[in-house]
Amino acid sequence: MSLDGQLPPKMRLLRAAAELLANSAGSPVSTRQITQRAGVSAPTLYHHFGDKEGLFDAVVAAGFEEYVAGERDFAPSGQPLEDIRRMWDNHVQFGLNQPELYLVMFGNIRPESRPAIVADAEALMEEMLNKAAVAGQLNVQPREAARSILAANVGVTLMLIAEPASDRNLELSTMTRDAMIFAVSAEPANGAAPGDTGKSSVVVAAIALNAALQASHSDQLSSSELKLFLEWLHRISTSPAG
Amino acid sequence: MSLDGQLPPKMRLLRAAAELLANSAGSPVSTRQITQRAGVSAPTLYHHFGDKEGLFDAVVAAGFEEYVAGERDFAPSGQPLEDIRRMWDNHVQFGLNQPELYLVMFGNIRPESRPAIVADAEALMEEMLNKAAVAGQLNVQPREAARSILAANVGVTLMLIAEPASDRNLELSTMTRDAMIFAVSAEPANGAAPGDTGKSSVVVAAIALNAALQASHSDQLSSSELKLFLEWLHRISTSPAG
DNA sequence: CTAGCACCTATAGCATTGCTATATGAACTG
DNA sequence: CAGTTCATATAGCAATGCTATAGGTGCTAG
Repeated sequence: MSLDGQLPPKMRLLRAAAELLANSAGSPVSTRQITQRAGVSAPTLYHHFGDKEGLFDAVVAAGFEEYVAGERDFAPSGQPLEDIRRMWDNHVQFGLNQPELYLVMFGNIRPESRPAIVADAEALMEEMLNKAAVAGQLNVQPREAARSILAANVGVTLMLIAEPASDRNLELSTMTRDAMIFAVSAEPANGAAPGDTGKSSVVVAAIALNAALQASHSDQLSSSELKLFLEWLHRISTSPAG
Repeated sequence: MSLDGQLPPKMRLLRAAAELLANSAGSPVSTRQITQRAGVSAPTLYHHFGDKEGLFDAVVAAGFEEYVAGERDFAPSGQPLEDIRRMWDNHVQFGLNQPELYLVMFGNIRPESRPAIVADAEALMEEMLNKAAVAGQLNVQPREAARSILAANVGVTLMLIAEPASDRNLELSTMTRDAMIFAVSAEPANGAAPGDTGKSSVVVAAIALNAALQASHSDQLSSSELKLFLEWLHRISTSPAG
């Protein structure tokens, strides 16, 4: 029953908490369960993690690292938008594999407590979208695109977790995924401008240049010049007229 | 302090719970707080609601009715897709106005406990999308479209709730909203077929006919004929080739 | 008008929860 | 060896969700 391996108590607490959380179908996990399973008594928990929430934060952090590792496993593949697709699928799969952990990470978001993880996830996706922007494949700012895609990604994953595993239809995911990616992408000469979603090539070029500048740390311009230049670029690339 | 109006204890409990929940910044609300505020003692709560969760379910149900009422306030306006846009915005606004309630409704979804509300919300949106489908404005089945849009809607709302109220940028919402609506809509002669998202007019017509049939209860065909006919229609309107 | 009977509510208390005050052991440092 | 720091354990506190039991309150039947 008790995780008796030679691991230090801190690790045993982490693993015990993670395992109990994974198997508790929504019902709360008590510190007594955790400490008993870890073969440790209560104060040890509070010595190492300060708090029950501190322990769960640590579990979440570990889970998030696993998630990030999964996201990074894919080679760039040359096609940034295809990588975004894989990121999306990996995100959904992570949520379905560890629903309880995922719900702690993304389901109980409160303004004051936990947006750190969300910010990290956004940064991860923005990083990938930057490559797409550099390649001139993006219709909007990478940050906005990342926020939008991630929001939809989380929403879809929560919906899939909510419904019983038997009739989970992943088409919901792929459909929403492609819709979002298409919406932020400068359509690849595949069709005409789709109404209000399309932007002129000027905007696309501006966004690409902006992303490329942020990535390359070019020092052709002084910092003050660069600042103003970026402001202009931003004004261009967010112009509603297109 | 205590809600002393002449309302019956059941209502006072509901209101007390709702108010305390609304003002509790994420921290759990105890039954003692609720009963004290309602001017009632513990067993009364359990007599009427059986459970703490039962009480919260009732609060959620009331909140959901309010939400539905808000969604129905808008006249059909003749433009179904425009109504969907308003539904989306109303959904987001509801979440931002009552974040705690919203988080209980959509944030803590567990497979076994609460998809009833999700199903209701989906039905509400599907109902509206049906009109769009009848008008030949839809690219996919209304149900699939509703699920996809609602998922993104929930995701966006959760994201907006998560970030501090100061720098909430509603552009995230409008951008994602338009992306989703555009993705499911048969583009209105505004541009050519946008790659893999576009479907042929056959598919659009099939979807429209399907929705119209479901709505009109036509009895030109026998029930068994209708069943087969609908199956064919469904096969046509979900054909990947387009 | 009273007897009975559902219905609703209150007093008091149980088991469990997160957490801690205090003490004990081990390990390193001078 | 003395002293300091880190890590763990014993025991217990206040608060939690919930309940066994009992006491009103209003109704209809006689």
